[in-house]
Amino acid sequence: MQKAAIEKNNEAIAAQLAPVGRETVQDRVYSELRRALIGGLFEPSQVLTIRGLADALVTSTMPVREALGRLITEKALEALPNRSVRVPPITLERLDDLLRARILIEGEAIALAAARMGPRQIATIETILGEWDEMRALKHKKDVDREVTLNQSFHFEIYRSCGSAVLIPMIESLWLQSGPCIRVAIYAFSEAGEVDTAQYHRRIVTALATQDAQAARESLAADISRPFTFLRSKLQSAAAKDQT
Amino acid sequence: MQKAAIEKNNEAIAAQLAPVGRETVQDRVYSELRRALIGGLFEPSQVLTIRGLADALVTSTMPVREALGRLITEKALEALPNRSVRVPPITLERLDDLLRARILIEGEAIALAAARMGPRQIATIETILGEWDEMRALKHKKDVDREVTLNQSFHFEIYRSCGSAVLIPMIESLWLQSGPCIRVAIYAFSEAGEVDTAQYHRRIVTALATQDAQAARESLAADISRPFTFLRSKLQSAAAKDQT
DNA sequence: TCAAAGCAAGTGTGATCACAAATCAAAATC
DNA sequence: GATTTTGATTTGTGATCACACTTGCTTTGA
Repeated sequence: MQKAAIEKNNEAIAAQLAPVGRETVQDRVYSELRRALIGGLFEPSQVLTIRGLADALVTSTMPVREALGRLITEKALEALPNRSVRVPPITLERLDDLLRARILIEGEAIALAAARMGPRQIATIETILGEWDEMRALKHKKDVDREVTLNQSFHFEIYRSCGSAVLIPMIESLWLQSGPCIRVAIYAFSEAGEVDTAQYHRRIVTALATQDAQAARESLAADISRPFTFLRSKLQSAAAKDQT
Repeated sequence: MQKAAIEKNNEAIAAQLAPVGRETVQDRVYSELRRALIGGLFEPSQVLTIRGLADALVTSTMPVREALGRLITEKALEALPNRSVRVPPITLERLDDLLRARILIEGEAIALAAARMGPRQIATIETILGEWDEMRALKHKKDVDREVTLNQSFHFEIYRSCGSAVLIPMIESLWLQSGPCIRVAIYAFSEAGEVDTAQYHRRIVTALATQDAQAARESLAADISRPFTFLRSKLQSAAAKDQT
């Protein structure tokens, strides 16, 4: 009986080979749309069509329509009574609503994470902080895409440590919903001068390193609030101008 | 120019007619599956097939597959690597995770609602309480379906008053996720004797009537926790029995 | 007798088509 | 000239088909 020998050989092969993975087209479309949404590539109130997206992504309508359906249930997109879908418009109420929910849930997540993050995890987010500084030092021109990506990595690296399989998808949904708004704010930030995001992030890191859950929660709330309050005042002044 | 006259006539007609609505088949399938899930009609770990559900619901596979996709993104269902979908199994960690999230989010919702509910809304939930008592008085046999429905109405009538378009879908998602677990607990409750749910609900109502947000939050937490802690101890003893 | 190979039924995924509703622009009507 | 009507195009929805993968059973070989 060569069974043991064959088994061993198979194991040796398995060690060499990487699992190939079988991502469906639908999954790729979904991920791509998510990325675009969180990155703020779509504008609020913009209407999306199935065939249009299918053409842009070079697939058929089938994977796109299912991906859109999923994004609608996450409230990342909005189904109009006409049955067309658009990215939800920004309103003052929605802004406040989103901010409150984010502080509540992401605050809870970071408080949980504070007790669970080891030196390994702390080191990881410090690396991300380093990359941020590097980016700022090297380039004068603003690389908004990279800023968005690094910011996302920083936050989710923390949230992943909270150990809750329930909270994380909710946070993703919240980012999906606030993505289109936030982009507007980041652009405005970059123009309005160097309000240092890194400073806020550093405060979060020191809170986490000392396992101070309350401080982590508060500094996170401050970090999240910035773009929201900024956008809020901007919207208010725009509304005031409309009235005149 | 009869324009104004015609307009007025149309308005008169519109006042008579109820909007007919154009619910798609997909929406109906989705609602039906939601109802089944929240009501706990599916068992944890049960595998669902597209064609099977399509036959049961008497439609084609198309609306079903899209509805399943949506439920998967809400974590109400789970996609296995085999690409089959099942209702998520119950584990101790998941139970604790769900309970914590529900107390956090539904607690926030009821705290907001406490400040916003008027006599009109209070009367509505008291009506639901009345129906509960009625049900209990008339029938000795347990009508679990009706219990589930009334419990749901009671809670969501409150949550609707919180005024947050962001929190409510999250709560719905949480109910979807805990539905299959809760059903097990309710059955066990009904057998284990008359632990009066109404008593917990009444405490919530008095807290809301006096606009006491903190008391509302706490009594809600107590109400939600019951089936969870019950199920938890049941699972633990089952696990202990397995080990022997 | 038992494990491996082979086969058949079942299942999810993606493409395409048919149809109804919505949208927009040109034409007709007052 | 403004409004309504009409018609063409676009769009979402549902059904059906083709294909690939999985699964479970039967058959084959040692």
